[in-house]
Amino acid sequence: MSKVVATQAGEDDPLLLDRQVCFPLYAATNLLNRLYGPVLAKLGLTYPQYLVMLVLWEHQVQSVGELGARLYLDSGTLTPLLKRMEAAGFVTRARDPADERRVLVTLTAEGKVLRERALHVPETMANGYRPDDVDSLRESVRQLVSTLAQHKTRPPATE
Amino acid sequence: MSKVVATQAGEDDPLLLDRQVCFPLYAATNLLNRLYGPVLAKLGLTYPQYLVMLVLWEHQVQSVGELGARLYLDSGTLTPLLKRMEAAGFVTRARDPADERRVLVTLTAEGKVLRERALHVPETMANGYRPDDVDSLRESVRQLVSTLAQHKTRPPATE
DNA sequence: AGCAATTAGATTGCTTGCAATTTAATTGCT
DNA sequence: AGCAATTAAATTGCAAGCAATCTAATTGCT
Repeated sequence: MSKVVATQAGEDDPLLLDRQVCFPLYAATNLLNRLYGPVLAKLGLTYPQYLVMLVLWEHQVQSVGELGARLYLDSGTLTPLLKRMEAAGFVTRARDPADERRVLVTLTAEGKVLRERALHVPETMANGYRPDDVDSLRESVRQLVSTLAQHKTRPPATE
Repeated sequence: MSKVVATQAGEDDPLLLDRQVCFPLYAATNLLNRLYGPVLAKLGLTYPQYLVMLVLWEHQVQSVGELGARLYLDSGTLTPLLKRMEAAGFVTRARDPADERRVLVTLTAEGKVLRERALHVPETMANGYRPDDVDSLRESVRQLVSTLAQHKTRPPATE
């Protein structure tokens, strides 16, 4: 009764960690979070908060739903996150008078000014890499996402 | 005093969301988590717990530190996660008699048996894609990680 | 042997992230 | 108009993830 299981030890075993496509993605994302963390902390932001700022710097007023569609996050994630950003003074939250179901998130003056101090972030982050590698990264990610997007059972999100 | 900020609106703006390398990675990882969630929930696992099981199915006894080195996670993440897996009956945790600082995580019989039921997971997940796309994904991720790994200021982890 | 430095995990406190549910506003249909 | 269905956020409950700190065991050095 010693070898009850232990099947599939060969390298065709689908359950080998090194055969997983998703694990490197998972690990890389955790790594990126750790790398961004200290840089963004100086601005008073976390990584997802930084993403929200990127969206708002493009369009200063956005509903929670629009932010979520852009970032693939739902209100369960965004609501508390936005409350923290409001407490930090970067945005305001207010019901849309034209449709009271919606909540409009608006950049504050402080939030707009923060953009100046954030301008160096992409370069700072890229500085760990050679310029060619950044292009290579960009291309790999583009391919990756383009392939992932073809999944037969898409998630809710925008679609 | 109306246009205090609003510089860099062009497409050379480094702060455009669509120019970010890391955002698609972040979004893709969240997506993968949502896709794996329901499949793994039937086994009583979450995605990071599944990763721990993959490692343990390869080596049935591992210290917390070894697991962390393999998965790039620290004890702050692993300790509570492993306690939940212990409560679920998949592993046991015990101090290493040879070095009482270490905690050895060991597969239980139930944890070994679970492997059978997990064998279909990789295929199930890949089923949303055409076989060629999976190869393409694998190659993109390989490139991605290989480039990321060249960052000048590596994180702690194994190294 | 004795003690400082190191190492391995655990703990604390905080922020995501998501499923499921709830609440309130709006639409649509009759 | 009246009411069911839909929609947008908020809320609840739980599991990660990580920095910082703490504790206990081991190493290393004299």
